[in-house]
Amino acid sequence: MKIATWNVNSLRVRLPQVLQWLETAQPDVLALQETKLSDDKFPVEEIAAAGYQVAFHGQPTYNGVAILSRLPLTDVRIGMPGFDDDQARVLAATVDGVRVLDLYVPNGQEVGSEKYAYKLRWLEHLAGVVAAELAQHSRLVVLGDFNIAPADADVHDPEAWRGKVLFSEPEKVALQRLFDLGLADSFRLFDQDENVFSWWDYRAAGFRRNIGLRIDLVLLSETLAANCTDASVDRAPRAWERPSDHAPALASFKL
DNA sequence: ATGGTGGCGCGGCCA
Repeated sequence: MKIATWNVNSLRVRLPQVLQWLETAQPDVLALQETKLSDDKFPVEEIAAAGYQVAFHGQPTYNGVAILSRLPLTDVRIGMPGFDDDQARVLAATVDGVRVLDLYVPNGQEVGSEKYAYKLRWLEHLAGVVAAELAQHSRLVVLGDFNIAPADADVHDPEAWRGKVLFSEPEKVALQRLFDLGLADSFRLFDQDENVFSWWDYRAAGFRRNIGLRIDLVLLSETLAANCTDASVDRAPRAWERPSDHAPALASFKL
């Protein structure tokens, strides 16, 4: 199974790029974040024409997640059980015996802000949700825009970012809890080039200067990590005209 | 440079 995640920053704007990328990359499953679409406006037919079924959970203007799959999506679940969230950030589904959990983790805005506190509360609840999923599914993928860079190697200038939102210690501790539950960062299962990122700020020509962070992750349960054959970030769509500020991250594994 | 760009939607918020 080849599975990918991509924060598209408006599916209305980026649908042609998503369709183009599906055609070239040929993933079996693609998890999207920041669709920014209410469910009645979701482009189901265009995606079906590309050969993908889709589950989605959106709202107007902000947030929104979706899972595209060539094979049927079952046991679709919206949101995190036990966490009353008015923001559409979580979608789960099962594909070919693999449980898929698509996340758009809150950005957090700034350390110490209300949004940062919400991010940490959200991540604390997520750990319980992931633990419950792992207890039920040995084959689990947790992927999406985590809005956290795991380590120094995932940040263009770690010293400048240390303690800042997306790279603060409490955020990294929250991410480490997921690793401690038995999830592996698929990207780090392989030798990788240095300075591989998945997000570059639109401002200050971040992409041109490769000033970015790797915050889009594909985490795998132990069973899937043991069978993982490849993991990467595809920078190409970030160089397209009118791009998302994120690039797709991918992992492949044998079932 | 406490800036910068982009999306939504038409003022200001969010990232």
